[in-house]
Amino acid sequence: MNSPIAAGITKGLAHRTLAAATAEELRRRILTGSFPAGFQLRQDALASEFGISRIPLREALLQLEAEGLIKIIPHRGAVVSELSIAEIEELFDLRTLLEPWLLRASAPRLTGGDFARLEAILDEYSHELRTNNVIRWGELNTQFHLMLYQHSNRPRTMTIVTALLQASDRHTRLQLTYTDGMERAEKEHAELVKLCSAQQFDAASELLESHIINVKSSLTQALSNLSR
Amino acid sequence: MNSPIAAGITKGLAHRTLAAATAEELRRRILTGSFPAGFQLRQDALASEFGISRIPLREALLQLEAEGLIKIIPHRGAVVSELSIAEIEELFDLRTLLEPWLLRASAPRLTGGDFARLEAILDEYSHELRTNNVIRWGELNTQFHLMLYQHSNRPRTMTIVTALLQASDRHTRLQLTYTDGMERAEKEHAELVKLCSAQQFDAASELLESHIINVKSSLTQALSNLSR
DNA sequence: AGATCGTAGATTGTATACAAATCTTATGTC
DNA sequence: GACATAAGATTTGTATACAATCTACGATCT
Repeated sequence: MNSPIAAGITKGLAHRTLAAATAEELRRRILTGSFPAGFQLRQDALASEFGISRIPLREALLQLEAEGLIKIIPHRGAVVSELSIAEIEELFDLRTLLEPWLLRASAPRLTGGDFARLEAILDEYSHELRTNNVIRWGELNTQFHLMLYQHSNRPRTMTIVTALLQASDRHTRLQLTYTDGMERAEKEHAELVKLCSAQQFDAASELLESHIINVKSSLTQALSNLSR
Repeated sequence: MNSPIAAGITKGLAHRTLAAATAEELRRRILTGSFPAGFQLRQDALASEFGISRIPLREALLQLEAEGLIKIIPHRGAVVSELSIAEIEELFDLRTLLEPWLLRASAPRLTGGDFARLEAILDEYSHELRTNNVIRWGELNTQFHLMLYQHSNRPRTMTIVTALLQASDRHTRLQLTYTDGMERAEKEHAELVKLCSAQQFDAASELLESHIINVKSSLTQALSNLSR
């Protein structure tokens, strides 16, 4: 079988090890919801689907566990993380603490090229908003936030926030389907870029803080509606 | 060879997989400085020392990389992380942001038994201060901080902070050897417990914040002295 | 001499094979 | 019928073996 993973490696462009390529593919499937929360990841099934052995697959699983996307229980396998409402709230609380701090450090160093790329993301975002492509929206949201922080010079925090964004993405998507959060986020994102380019960094990081809080509160509202 | 790892497993008490036990032992060696920063971790050498194959060893390495204790470069192996001064400062900045938040959530739920255990740690701490057992001091410091936060109900943040404490431990040790930071920390720790048991939670988390800032500043001072 | 290339040895990455643990299902007992 | 138990099947964990990559060092060329 000529799997996408093996093919990607064979072409030799992007990936350096099978384990890394496999982690990437598994991550994609989890983030897009192709592997939903609670899904059991069987080593043998996945390895043979990808045309690889279980060794690199296991290493990919370990990587995903470190990112918090799956949970591995010894001798019992890996499942896609299911987060309680409290855990989802924790994700957003952490983001509220960390992201404004990153923005404050990074925003003064954003270049003209950065702003162009940010605007491009916002444009595509608006377009996907009309086509209701929620999955693509999540990717763009993560990219947008990370791009804002790219010059923060805080690698460890960036790693943490990247994981937080990925973990919250699946759940944010849910919120957006049921509320007006998407339009609101669109406005806030645009305003955020404007403030940064106007060098109003304190105002920008305050807006960012309330932006994350807003997303959180409309998400928790949507969640409690669902459980009712 | 009858390695401690294999023996530990054979006794069957603590560990569920060889990979987990190996990670624990490697972590211990890094934290105690037995494997110093920059040390190359050769898979074959370590595996045969532990009497295991390279498979569980590799999985242990992945775990340590996720914790930030080592860095793995594909096809080139793993080395114990060397942190720049900026990266060390980042560790403390993150702790300054996260730990007071955890304390604020956890402190109101500390029980009498918790306070007894905290006091016990402080006592042993004072004892080790006299014997100059810096390694044990680091363990106690990490335990002390984590015990304060144990009821925060924020598992993800706890994971992050645990990693931060472990990563900063090695470097804190350095500071303590050259400054009066150890006595100062002792006083601040005692005061912290007192404030918590007196239910002065806001004051406690403010003290914690300045405590971490204090450790950071005397550490950066020690580091700049060394480089001169 | 310095640079480039190539080869041998060392080291990491992955496949295959086997061992240990868990889950399933059938059976028996009360 | 409910529960306990044990054998078989499934799944994960680890050892061994082989493949791919990197490193070091020396030969060759300009």
